Amino acid sequence: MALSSHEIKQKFLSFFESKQHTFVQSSPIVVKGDPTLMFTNAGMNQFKDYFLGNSEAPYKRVVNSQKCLRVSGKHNDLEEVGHDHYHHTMFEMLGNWSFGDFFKQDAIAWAWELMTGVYGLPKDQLYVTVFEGDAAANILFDQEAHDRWAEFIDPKRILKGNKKDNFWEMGDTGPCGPCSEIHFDMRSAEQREAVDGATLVNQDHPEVIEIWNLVFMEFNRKADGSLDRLPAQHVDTGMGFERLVRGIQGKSSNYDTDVFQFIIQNTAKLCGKNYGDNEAQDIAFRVIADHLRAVSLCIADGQLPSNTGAGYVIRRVLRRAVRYGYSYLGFQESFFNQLVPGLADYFAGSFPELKAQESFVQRVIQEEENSFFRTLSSGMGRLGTFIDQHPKGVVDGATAFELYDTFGFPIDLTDLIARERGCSVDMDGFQVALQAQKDRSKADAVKQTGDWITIMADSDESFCGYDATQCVSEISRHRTIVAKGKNLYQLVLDVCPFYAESGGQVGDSGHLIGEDGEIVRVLDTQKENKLHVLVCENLPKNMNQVFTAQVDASRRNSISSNHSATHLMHSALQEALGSHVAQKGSLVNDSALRFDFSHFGKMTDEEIAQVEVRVNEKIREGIALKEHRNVPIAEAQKMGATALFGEKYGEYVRVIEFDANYSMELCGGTHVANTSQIGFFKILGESSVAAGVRRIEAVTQQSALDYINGQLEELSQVKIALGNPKDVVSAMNKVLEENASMRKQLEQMEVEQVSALKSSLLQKVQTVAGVPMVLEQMNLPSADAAKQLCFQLKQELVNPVVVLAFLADEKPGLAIYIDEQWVAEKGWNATQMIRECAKEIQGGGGGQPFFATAGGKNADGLSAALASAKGILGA
RNA sequence: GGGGGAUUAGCUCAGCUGGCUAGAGCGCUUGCAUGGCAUGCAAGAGGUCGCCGGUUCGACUCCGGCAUUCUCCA
Repeated sequence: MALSSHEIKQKFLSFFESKQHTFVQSSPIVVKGDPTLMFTNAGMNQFKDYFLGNSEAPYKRVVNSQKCLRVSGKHNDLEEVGHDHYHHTMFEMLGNWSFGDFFKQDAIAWAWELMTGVYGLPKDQLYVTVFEGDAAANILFDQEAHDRWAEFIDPKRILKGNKKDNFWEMGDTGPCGPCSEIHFDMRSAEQREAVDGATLVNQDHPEVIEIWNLVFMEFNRKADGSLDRLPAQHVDTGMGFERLVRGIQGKSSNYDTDVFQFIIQNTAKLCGKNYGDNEAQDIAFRVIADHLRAVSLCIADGQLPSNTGAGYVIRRVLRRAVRYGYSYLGFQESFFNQLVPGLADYFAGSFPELKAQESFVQRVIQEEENSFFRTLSSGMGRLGTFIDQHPKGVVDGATAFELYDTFGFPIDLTDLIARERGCSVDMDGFQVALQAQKDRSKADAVKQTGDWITIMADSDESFCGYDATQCVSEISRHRTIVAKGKNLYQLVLDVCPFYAESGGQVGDSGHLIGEDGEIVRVLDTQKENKLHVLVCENLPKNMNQVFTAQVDASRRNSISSNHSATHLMHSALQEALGSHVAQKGSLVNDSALRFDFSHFGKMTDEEIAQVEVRVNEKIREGIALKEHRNVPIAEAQKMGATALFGEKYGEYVRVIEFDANYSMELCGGTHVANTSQIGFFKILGESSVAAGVRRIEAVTQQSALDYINGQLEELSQVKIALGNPKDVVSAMNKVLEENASMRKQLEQMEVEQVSALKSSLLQKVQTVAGVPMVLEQMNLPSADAAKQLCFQLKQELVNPVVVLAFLADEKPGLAIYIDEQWVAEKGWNATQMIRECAKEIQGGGGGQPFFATAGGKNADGLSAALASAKGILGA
């Protein structure tokens, strides 16, 4: 009996724990606070700072399993996923790490021991690669790695690899080094006999696959391209968990392992089709199985589907899965969400955040599916109409692109449906239009980031903003950013009192005041990994002086007040609504606070009032802030502090406590020293942001007072306007009722007025050559009344002709009605006639042959206009 | 962040190049018909055409801005 995937992972972890490695939890799959990366795409992401030397690793040896997502940027496999058997969007990366501890010798020995000893993989089906060296880059052959491997494996199975495959770099600059890969030849004995596996390594052969990459970081690449030896050497290994399981379980597809099979079987149950019956369906099964993992884990880490950024990526992945289910498995309505519970159970041991939010995740997905099915059916309608109008024709690129771009209708569905109905699609034209849109978007996003220019080489770049809003400091480095043709300057201080935007709290603004008196405005403060970066309009002329760094303290105070109120409200919401309430987003600035949380259904007015009352009680209690810094994460959890899903916490955390029995949260933000400083808390509104997520907006301090006063002021205006009645509401209702009834009366009067005019006009009917005519000049209440009159006269008379020259609102106008019969018999045309007549009043007009109107400027010309009409009609 | 679309009756939507007294289906009200019905027939109520401004004799229609929302791209 082969090992299960859970057992395989457990063996990996315990193996390295037995080698004194410490297990570290996976960081969230959704990256926050790094503009260059949306999703975690490798195990090393969360350890980046250790390699860069920005901070020191708490453990020398680490083992982990990291959830990763590759859907955008450099690693974009999305369109291939499902069509083959080994590409994935979401995958787990197993790794063991040395931060300045063991190096090549141990890393290689342990890797071999695990592969062949623990997992029992056959030695004669394994190959390893080592870096061959690169004369041009002046790096030598990795002799040491080669020699270590040679202790275990037949030297014929040690292959040399080039810089592309066997030299790893983090970026253009920074830590780098040679790497060594383990490849597994999974072909049958006959095939192995026929073709030497060594020739298939790194050739994208589906059965000769790389399963483990050991990176030895020993160099630092400098900006000029040269390499320095690092003071401390690191090991970073990464092994794709899904392909490892496939190798050990001896399957020919990742999807045949127990990592994916239960999802595929659950899908099969829902659609009543079997996996393995035909290839098109099987692709759909695989797409769904893969995408379910990606979408569910992202939502569990707090990234909801949306129309922008990372949320949009999730939406696209989700829609791709639903699309395949719709096209190939016959799903006509939401199904994808029903696969969540099974997945949550599978991951319960490794990623419990999914199980903990199972119903939330399921609900979000279901709502998203429903919305996509609506999009599909409306696109279907549009495409259908087009094909009806162009039977057996070509759907041109512009139309196909419009369906895709504006209405979200997938291009492959357009193609499928067009072909079913005997049409074709101009795919080249579609691609041209798509490329044009991409170019447009890219041109807009042009932003250049200059290199950091260091002023103080060995600065701590520490943050003192929890304790002070002002301090003496120096500039440690700076750089220039060009965005939309505008220059902005960023600088980092040696000691920084400015809070950088994070955790929903906006960055501080303020000033730097130089010794020489120069003042530089700080517009904003942003976080880049652990750096606090000040954003300024200009740089000080003298960078090498001592500055007073001064945070805008009153703004900071308002921000802190709103942030503390957010914490109090979070607890109040849990009291009022239940323990399912969890933070899903937060924005705290100086004017207001916004808090998104998971909750199904609209909050009642009573619940909102209850939360508001509770928070204000806590404000009046005057609870002193207890701030706990550098608490080990385990201890913080023991204290009962609330942690957020999808937030990355370090080994040591900060706990913000307002009454140990009321509010305790892990938080890096700034807060008031005592809740009484919040003064007053007022909720402005409650609304929905997504399925299962509600939003509350609220204000505190002066903003709250301003809001209340604004409301009272409006009310007092209303009262004054109503004459200061005792009961404003009933007085208002009375006015509204009166208004409604008067409007009705007015309408009635207008009708009567028109009717009276009609009666008087009926007296003036003259018959010219057998045609009853009304030809009059008069005053009318509105231009619309002329139209009304014409059509009413039509009801009363038999096939009449009506010409009215009128003055309405002091403006001259004409209206001509010619019954259809005379239009046909005599060729009279109201439009032509009125253009002729309108010349007399210096105006123009038009309409249809039987009815036309005109307006003009010259009221004195009305009689002439009427005369002109009479002339034409022969009256 | 950039592009495109949408916003008309309680709901789903028509309304082409400015002028068809703003329409359809469903729903609602009333009456009639049938033993009953997601029944049939008839009559009727219900609309600041998202908001603000502009062009025009005239704007649901064209132009600009704003709001809301959908969608694609980055």
